[in-house]
Amino acid sequence: MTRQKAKDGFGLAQTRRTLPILLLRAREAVMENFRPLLAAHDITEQQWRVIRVLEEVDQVDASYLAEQASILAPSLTRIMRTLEKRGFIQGVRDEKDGRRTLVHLTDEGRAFIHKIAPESAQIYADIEAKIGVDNIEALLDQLEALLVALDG
Amino acid sequence: MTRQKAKDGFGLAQTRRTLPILLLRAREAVMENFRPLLAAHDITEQQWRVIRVLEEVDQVDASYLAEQASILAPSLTRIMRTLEKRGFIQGVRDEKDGRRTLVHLTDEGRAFIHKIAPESAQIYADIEAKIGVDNIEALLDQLEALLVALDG
DNA sequence: CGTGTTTCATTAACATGTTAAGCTTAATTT
DNA sequence: AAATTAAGCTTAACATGTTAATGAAACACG
Repeated sequence: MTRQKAKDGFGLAQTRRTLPILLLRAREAVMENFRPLLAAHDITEQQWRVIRVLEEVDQVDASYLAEQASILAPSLTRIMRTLEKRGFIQGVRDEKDGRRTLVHLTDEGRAFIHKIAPESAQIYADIEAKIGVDNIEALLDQLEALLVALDG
Repeated sequence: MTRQKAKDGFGLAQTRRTLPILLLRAREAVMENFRPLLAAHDITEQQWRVIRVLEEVDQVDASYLAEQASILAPSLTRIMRTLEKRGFIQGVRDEKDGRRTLVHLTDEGRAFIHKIAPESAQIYADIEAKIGVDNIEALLDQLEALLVALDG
């Protein structure tokens, strides 16, 4: 049986129980756990995503990297500049296609990830313990289903 | 039976199937549907959240407003300035507690919401149709459960 | 071959996210 | 009541989100 949806007088759902708000809050609640770790290593959430993606794929062009890290191109341009200054990544012009920039992790960048990974994994494990691994898996499945339903 | 989690060689889950990334992408996929409407009326997603909350609660202090709209205080300060210039909201100093700012919607602000609400509700209905109302309700329940598990 | 079009990346401009510091007013303490 | 601490909000500084415009390289094709 479907639960009655709360609505106001003119068709809008109550703000507090909508997909945009709850997805935002859920993400915020999750990220809160990672912030101390990221701050301690002077790296932002987005920068961390970028180098993690690079660790998984070796060498990729900026567009693919942006897509995988869910970061818009203009933001990635700035983030790459920061990470390059710090010596974690390197971008080189693609010889075969002069429009593209190929990006890869430096040894220093890789070492940085490996240094932080255990703590990050532990934080994720703590979250899994609080929520329940099965619940998280179910949630991830539903989120993926939502993406398919909306993008397809 | 629990599905095997994909992991890399040093403990981190694959970036593409983690709560932070999937919550972000799901939210992005949902909001994409609202962007044309919001852009057509020269209002940002956050500004829209603020005035919607105000429509539901009448007069509130800024802290409560920020909490309900999931917006940090510094951002709300700027957003309120913008919305006040546009004549949609009004902030007045609380007589009983000089630290607080009480905020309320103006008639113009209320008219603005009512003008846009039908289209917004229609977009949400389209999303519900694509995903399935029951699926959305289940997802919202899980998101709320996650919030309880992590905040409590 | 050259022109128009598309693609990839950057820049620009403005809004918001995020943390820390500052300022004003309330509440607490003594 | 004076001093101290806490609460509410604003400002500052920097990073990212977001859209539009720009520049350069590859493509399409007459």
